[in-house]
This record gives sequence, structure tokens and C-alpha cells, in this order.
Amino acid sequence: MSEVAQLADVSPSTVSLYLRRPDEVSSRRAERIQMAIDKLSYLPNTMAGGLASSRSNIIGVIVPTITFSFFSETLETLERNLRAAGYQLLIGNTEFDASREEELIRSILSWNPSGLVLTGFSHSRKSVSLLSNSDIPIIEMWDYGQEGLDMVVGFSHRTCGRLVAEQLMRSGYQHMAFLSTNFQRDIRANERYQGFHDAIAATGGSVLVRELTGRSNTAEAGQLLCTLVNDHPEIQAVFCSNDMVALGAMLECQRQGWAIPERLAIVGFGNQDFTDSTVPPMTTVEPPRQAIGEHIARLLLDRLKGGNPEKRIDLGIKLIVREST
Amino acid sequence: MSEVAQLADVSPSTVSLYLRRPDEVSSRRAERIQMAIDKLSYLPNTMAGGLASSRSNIIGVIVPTITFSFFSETLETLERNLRAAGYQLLIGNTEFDASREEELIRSILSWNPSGLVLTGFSHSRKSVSLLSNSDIPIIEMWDYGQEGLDMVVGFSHRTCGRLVAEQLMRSGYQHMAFLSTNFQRDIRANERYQGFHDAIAATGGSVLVRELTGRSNTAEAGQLLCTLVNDHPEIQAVFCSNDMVALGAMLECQRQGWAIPERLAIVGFGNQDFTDSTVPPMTTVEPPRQAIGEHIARLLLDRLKGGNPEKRIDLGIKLIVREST
DNA sequence: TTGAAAGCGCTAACAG
DNA sequence: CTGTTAGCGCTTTCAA
Repeated sequence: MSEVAQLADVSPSTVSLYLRRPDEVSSRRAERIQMAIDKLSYLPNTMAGGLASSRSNIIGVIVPTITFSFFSETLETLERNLRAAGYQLLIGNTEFDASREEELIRSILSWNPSGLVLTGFSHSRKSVSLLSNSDIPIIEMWDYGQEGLDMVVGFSHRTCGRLVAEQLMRSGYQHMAFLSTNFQRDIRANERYQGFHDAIAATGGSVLVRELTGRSNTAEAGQLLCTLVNDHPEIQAVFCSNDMVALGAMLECQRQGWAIPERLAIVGFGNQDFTDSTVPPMTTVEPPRQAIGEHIARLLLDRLKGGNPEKRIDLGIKLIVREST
Repeated sequence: MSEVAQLADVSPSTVSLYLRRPDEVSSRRAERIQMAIDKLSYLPNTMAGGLASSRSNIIGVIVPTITFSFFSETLETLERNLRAAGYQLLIGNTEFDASREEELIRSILSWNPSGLVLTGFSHSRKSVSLLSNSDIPIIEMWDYGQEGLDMVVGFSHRTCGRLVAEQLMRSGYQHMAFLSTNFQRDIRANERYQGFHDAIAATGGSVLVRELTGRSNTAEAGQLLCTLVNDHPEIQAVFCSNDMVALGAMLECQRQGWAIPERLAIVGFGNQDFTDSTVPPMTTVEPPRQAIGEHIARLLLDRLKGGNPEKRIDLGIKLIVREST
């Protein structure tokens, strides 16, 4: 920067001012500075700036996974909305490992971020204390219904499970199964199961659970379903923890010659692109993947500007009823 | 840090040393320092450290998209391998927009990263000059066959297209189509088409191309395929730019009652989880999604340690021949 | 509107 | 092994 200043024949602090608030610099010097910048291909050093101002343009985001999941769409939307305001996303993924979260929180906080976005409400004691020691805006996303550390943007997975159950019961199904990937570690899939189970149990229906051992594994979903239906022929409908599992279930039905939905109704979760093309089209749940990103960006930016926006946003889900139920 | 030093009754530089190379500090003081750190829940300021050492533990990665794509698996693997060595990924996505790349390169370079990973060989003139002004290790990934700025880890998409063509021709197909998402902007899909086309044209076969307007859109793939086959009944095999498009094509065949592969053979790209469960199982191409991440980590770490590893790695692809062809 | 001066919190010689 | 000293490259008063 001092080189730029020298070449433009101004003081370093004028260059700094020009970079941050160009219109507070006289146009004559502004021009000279810009020329010097171009000539030297000067790139400001973000770390020096961050240190001096004790702020950074970083927003940390911690998600369980970025691989083929709904989170990636939230991330993309969030990034797009924050980028415009000059913020950078620092993404960490826990791979559904709780202890990783604490580590990531530490590592992100050490960057002095302007804000932090977490997935869900479940954090280690130590994480919570780390977070409460920092005074940056914090958002817990992709869930809803608990207190929250600061702000919350998401939807209730329990309600989601209940809505699916009610829809299935309205169609006359009574004996159901819940087919889940990562059931032990994915708290939100668990919550959906709870809501699903409770609504059904309350009317005297039954729900069986089966967990896949691998990650979202279409083939395994098929095998599990096959065993399940052979062992429990009374099962009429299956709610899957995501659309890929549901696809696996549907393809298995096709192989077994089980008519959908007459022999077996299938419900997915995610409303991924392909769900309207399956044969028959898949009933599924649309989580507010992008809306979550948009609202987080809005809350964060408002807060960083000194505003005092809502603390909790329930974006709900949309039940997409198609011919697989 | 000075607070920690004070509480532990040592000098700040001893604390700093303890944090960076714990075994160079006597165990007595080490213990005292650790206690002080815990007591104060001290978090080091990464930016101050980075500024002082004029290094950072950041590795920048620029990908076209992180949404439901193969890149996300490379990212996850890369992250896992670099994390162990203390590096953080700073991820930027261009959304297949070339001008975004330059912007991202600027913004990442301003963080003083230890390394930079780009997708493919196509960069603006300005980007190239920015990159050559910096002396950090640079890796271009997910492609192979051109010079490269520094290091290259990937595979040849042209060869991939040729291999698929040869496989199809061996099975006796002569009239083909290439169904692509993002054909205009996705250079690598284009390369696959070229390799595919050239191999087929050389033997007197024909290839038609159709591009989807949206992003990986299963439903649209079905519609396009339907029109295409009705207009050009001679078509016998379709190579899709990714597995989701191929899924859409297969589901459309099911709806139309076109037997796979008798009426129409389908080939995907990606070897995603679900491809072995479709009816019939899908012939597809497995790109080295994870291997790319592993090798990049290895090259980067070697280089950052002062080593001089290979410049170019061709990881090739694997043709997964199943019953859809 | 501009510039001089004083740090931001840490690391990196170096001397002890 | 430990402490002293001098910055890293910028931002931020504050005075001109």
C-alpha cells in the first residue's frame, strides 16, 4: 500500500481511505491512486486490514456435510446474498460428528468472524461457552422449536413428521415404516421420526424404523425395504429420511413388482429435482432450502448494521403430494 | 496473549512459542501456560498471526458449484486431508461464471493463502497474471491434457468421451445423442462431447446434441429425450452429461415403454450412489472424485514442506458398464 | 479532504 | 529454553 501511495504521490492513509470509502477522496487523487493500483496490480492484505480494524468480512458456517445434501443449496444462496455485501463464507463441515463442531467453532472464532451460522441446536457445553463469550451474531439454522443461542432460522422437523403422518392417515394408511440414513447421528431425521411416530401412535397405527448403515445409500434402501416388507407384510407406507432413500425404495418396488402406492406408498424428504420425474411422481417434503439462506443473510446484515431484527423465523415446510401416496 | 503471559508469569513470546511448538517450552511453563489459556478461554487471533508471519493456513479452492455435484466430494476429501495438517479451506464458487473466477481469485489472494486450487484450465488473462504474480502453489483440477499454470490433477474429459463412444460402438450402436445440462458453460461437458463425437464420427456414426436450459433437471431431460427420439427415431444410445440427466432419461423410457437398452441405451456420468439401483442398473463413468482431493492434498503439502512433487497427475476414469447399454 | 502517528495481536530474529 | 525488540500492512484517531 505504501508503494501505491508513493506512486500516486499521496499518503498511505489516503490510499486506505480511497479503498474503503472512495467518495471521500478528491477525484483528482482518486484517479491517481486507481492508476497506481492498476499499475502495481496491488492487492490489499485482508489480514492486515482485519487486524487493524479488529473486524473481518468473514461469516463462519458450520454444516454436517456439503456432499449431495440440501445444505449445499442453503450455502450457495447464503453466499450469494452475503457476497453482495462484501462478506466471505468460511465453511466447516462436521461430518455429523459432534466433537468436530467444537473444534470448528474454535477455529472459526479465531478468525474474528462477523457472524457465525450453526446447524441445529445441539452443541457441546464448551461450544456454548465459547459462543457466549463472543459477541457476534449467531444463527442456528435448519431447525426450530428450541430456545436458541441468539437467532434461529428453520422449521420444525417434528411438525414435518406429523404433517406427513396426517397426510398418510388421511389416505387410509395405518401401518408405516420410517427408513432412515444416519438415524443415530442425524438429530433432525430423528425429530421427523418422532413427530411421525407420535401422530401415528396416537391413532393406534404402527411405525417401524430401519436405519441404513452407509450414507444415503439407494441400493441399501432397496435391500432394507425388501426385508422389511417381507418380514412385516402389513406395512403400507414408508417415510424416508431423504429423497435418495425414497428413490431406492421406489426402484425396489419396481423390481419386486409392488405397485406404488397400492401395495406400498412412498414419501421422500427434500423435494429434490428428480422427485417429480419418478414413476409415479414422488410425494415428498420441501424444506425451505434457499429461503433459509436468504433469511440468514438478511438477519445477519441487519444485525451487522446495528439493527435489531426478529430472533426466530419458522419457515415451515411444504408437503408436495404426488402419486406415490 | 499478553494476558495469558501475565497469568502464567512468562513472556508473550514464550506463549507464542508454546502455541506453535509446544515441545520447545519447558514442561513447567508449558503447564502454567496451558492453565492460563484454559482459565481465560484464550483464542489466538489468526489474523494477527498471519500478518506477523506473512503466511496463512488457508488454501483457497474455486469450483463452479457445490450444489449436488461431484465437486463437493472432492472438497470434502480435500478438506479432510488438509485439516489434519492444520489448513483451512476457503471455498469460492463461480456458478459457472467465468468473470466470477477473477473476482474470487482476487479475494482469495488477498488472504495470503498458502495455496490455491482452481477447476479446469480456462481463466481470464487477468486471472493468469494475478496468479503468476503470486508464488504460491497452484493446482488446476478436474481436467487434464493442457499445460497448466503449475500443477494439474484430473483426467481427460475428451478421453472419457472417447471411451464411452468406443464402448457403445462395440455394443453395436451407431446413432447417438449427447444430452447435456449447461452445455454452453460447462467446458468439461463440452470436452466429453468432443471426444464422444470424434470417435463416433470417425466410424461413420452420428451424434446429435441437446442442451437442457435449467440446471441438472431430470424432468427436462425426459421431455427433451422424448422429443429427440420422436424426431430422430434412428437414435439408439444417449450419453448424458451427468447421472441425474441419465436418470431423467431412464424414467422417461419407462413412461414411454421404451425398453432399455433394446430400444435406447443410456449412459450417465458420475457413478453416483443411485446408479446401481436403477432399473436396469445404469452404465456410467466414474470420475476420480475423491482421489482428486487426496492427490491435491498430497501435492500441496509436499510443496509447502519444500518438496518438489510431480507436476501433472492423470487419474483417468473408470467405465462402469451395467445393463443400461 | 489529507497526512502523521499510534497501534491491532502476533511472530521472528536475536541475545542471553 | 526464555525474554527483548522490532516489525507484519493496514486502520483509525486527530490535527492540519
